[in-house]
Amino acid sequence: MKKPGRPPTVNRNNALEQAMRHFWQEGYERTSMEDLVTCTGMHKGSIYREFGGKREFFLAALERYIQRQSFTDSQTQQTIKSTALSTLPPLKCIEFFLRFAAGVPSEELGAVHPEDPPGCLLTNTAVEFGNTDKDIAERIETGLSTLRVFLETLLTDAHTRGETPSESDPVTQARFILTLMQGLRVMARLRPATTEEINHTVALALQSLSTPCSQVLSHSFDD
Amino acid sequence: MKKPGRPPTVNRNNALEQAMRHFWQEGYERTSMEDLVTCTGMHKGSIYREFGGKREFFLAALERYIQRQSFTDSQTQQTIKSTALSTLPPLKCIEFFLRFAAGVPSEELGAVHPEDPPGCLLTNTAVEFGNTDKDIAERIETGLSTLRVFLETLLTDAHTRGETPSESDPVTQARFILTLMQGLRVMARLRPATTEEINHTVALALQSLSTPCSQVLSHSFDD
DNA sequence: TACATTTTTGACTATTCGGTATCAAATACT
DNA sequence: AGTATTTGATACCGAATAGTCAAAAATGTA
Repeated sequence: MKKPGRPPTVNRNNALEQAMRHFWQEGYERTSMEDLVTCTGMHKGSIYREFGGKREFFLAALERYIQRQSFTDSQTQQTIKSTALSTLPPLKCIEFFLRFAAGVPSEELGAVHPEDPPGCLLTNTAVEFGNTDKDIAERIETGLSTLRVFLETLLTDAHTRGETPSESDPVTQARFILTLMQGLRVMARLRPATTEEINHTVALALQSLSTPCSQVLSHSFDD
Repeated sequence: MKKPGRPPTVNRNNALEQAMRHFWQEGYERTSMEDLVTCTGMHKGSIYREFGGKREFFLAALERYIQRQSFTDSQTQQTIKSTALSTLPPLKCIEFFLRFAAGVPSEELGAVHPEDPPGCLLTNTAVEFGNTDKDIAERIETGLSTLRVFLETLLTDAHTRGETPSESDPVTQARFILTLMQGLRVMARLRPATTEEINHTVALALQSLSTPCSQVLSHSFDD
């Protein structure tokens, strides 16, 4: 049973996708309603009728981004799960996440969208809005938190497998990797990293996970 | 011999400082000329006469930020040098840089400005502008590059002192630390980190510098 | 005092912004 | 055919935007 009324001329899924990419590329403030009308093909009235306003449209685009990057499953609302991902060694998964953050499209993560803007919409939005908009900040934090928790499960898995030292803490490691990913996203937005740079950075990051923390620099906490 | 003409009512150094802080807090697009007039105390005409326009004012504020954070010396145009800094062990300096990026004011770095906005203007600008504005992107890159080079000298120093493994590469390590600092700045802008989080992250970062890279994960480069 | 110089002051402009209202066109249902 | 419903299309709004201009006021100098 189809719904009545004049049929939309443009596919709304695609329209939201284009809007998301525009926000991703240009940021919120640099994206005007006119830009959104152009890149989506929707008309102004339709956007306001179906979403409410620019801010709400942005929130919808943010949601789309998070779903699209599979930080949460659109159906089950569960943490990221990929069949290919679960078969890989956990530290190899971490490596793919890092490479992905640095700008390398990853089949393993199911993130193969050619011509995607550099960087990350979550990172960009975190920087652009900070804590000024409650709803937006909250969604960013939960999105990053979901990723962090997933990194935790990977690192816990690696820990039980003995691939990381017994004294290492997966929670700390996960936050460390998440922070590093944010940095990679910032650098990627400024200039695409070379494969050599990426290889070196990834190697150093993985090394920090799989070497014992031991004696080093206990004087770091003497203040 | 004073210069003729009506004397300015507000100190221009302080005005530029306030403008910088406003750009730092709110970003470029979210800062209107009216905001700048309010926070600087200067009048619109004066800003346009003395700087040229909003963009040029921003560039001046960016320059001020870089000078203020001592990434380059305002007189000699040389790399960062602080007497207190050169007396510290290099890895301890790295630690202060990391803590500073995470939001901890540091006397050692001469960066004790209370009530500074969270995060980093370079990071924010890199994210907001990306590569859209040539001049701005260039200044951001040179600013970050100066910091990176300084981190390199610290890590080279640590290397010759034997505080890092013989097989480690200071250039790679410096870029790694710089990237991590960007990530810390993003996270700091979203939410201030707890001292525990900072301690853990810093410890993990320093550990990655001072442990041998050895056997680990040679399969990272098999593709 | 008269003049040059510099900043203040406030009015002004053209454009763009997000948002609204209205009506026509296209479809489904009865 | 007629009606309800949904979207397309377009004109429009007040507010905010970056930027301009022309004086007036305040200083040093001759």
